[in-house]
Amino acid sequence: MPELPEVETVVRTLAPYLVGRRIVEARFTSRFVTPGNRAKLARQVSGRKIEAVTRRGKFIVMALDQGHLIVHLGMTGKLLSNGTPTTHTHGVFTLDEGVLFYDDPRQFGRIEWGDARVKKLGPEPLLVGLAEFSASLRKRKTRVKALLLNQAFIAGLGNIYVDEILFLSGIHPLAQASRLSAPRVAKMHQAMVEILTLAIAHRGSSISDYVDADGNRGDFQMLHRVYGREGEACVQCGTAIRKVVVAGRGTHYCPACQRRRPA
DNA sequence: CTTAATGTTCCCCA
DNA sequence: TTGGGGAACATTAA
Repeated sequence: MPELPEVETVVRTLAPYLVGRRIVEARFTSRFVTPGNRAKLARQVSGRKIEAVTRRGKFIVMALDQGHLIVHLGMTGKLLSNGTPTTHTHGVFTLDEGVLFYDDPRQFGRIEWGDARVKKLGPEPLLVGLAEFSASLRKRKTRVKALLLNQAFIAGLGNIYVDEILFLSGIHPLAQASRLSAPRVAKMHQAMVEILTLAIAHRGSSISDYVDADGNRGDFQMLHRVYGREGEACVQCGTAIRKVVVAGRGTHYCPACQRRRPA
């Protein structure tokens, strides 16, 4: 469900409901989503006022009057400002006005106290400059697909957007990061900004689970050029889109438009 | 019945 | 320390 554009959309739709609210009571019921002492976590957030809701990478950061609560949506997590609890509701926040549910069928998401996790993240893709981006990229010998998925290298990209960024910049997912020419790195940096900005404007991609805090789907999946299009014709050249496994993830690319060696 | 899914972490090995 | 591969986590849908 959640890469940078989806998490950004959740934060934007969530903030109006949460900022200025006080958490009256919290209940957590999953030993996966809230590992450790769930009752203690509930006590820590109870009575706290929510002062800001922001995004860092794929994390939703709630700044409280005392401390921080961070939420990662994993693969199928949802934060919903309305509705009713289901079998997949693993967190319920009762607010002084309204309620907030955390739903997550696969329970890969996490709700944690403190901001330790976000301090280990790499730079934001929409803020990092080309100079810094290319300098750090030049030091890494791994495949570019794996590197862009590495949250400590750059924070917020996931499987969909990495594939789309590499297609738009004409770079093969198996290309070695340090061996990319300066013009190709510049193109990748530009594609990263373009794709993410456009995807946020379209309120993210809804493939199966993703909805924002109001329960609405995004529509950027309509604009995917390679992700989920295995065997279909490339929009640029007509060649069949290929799918391979890289870094353990399904990886979609056009074998004609994305060559390991520049044309 | 098998496979794959928007994610991350851990373990083994080179 | 870096990097590749695979498994694990839990659930659903095709």
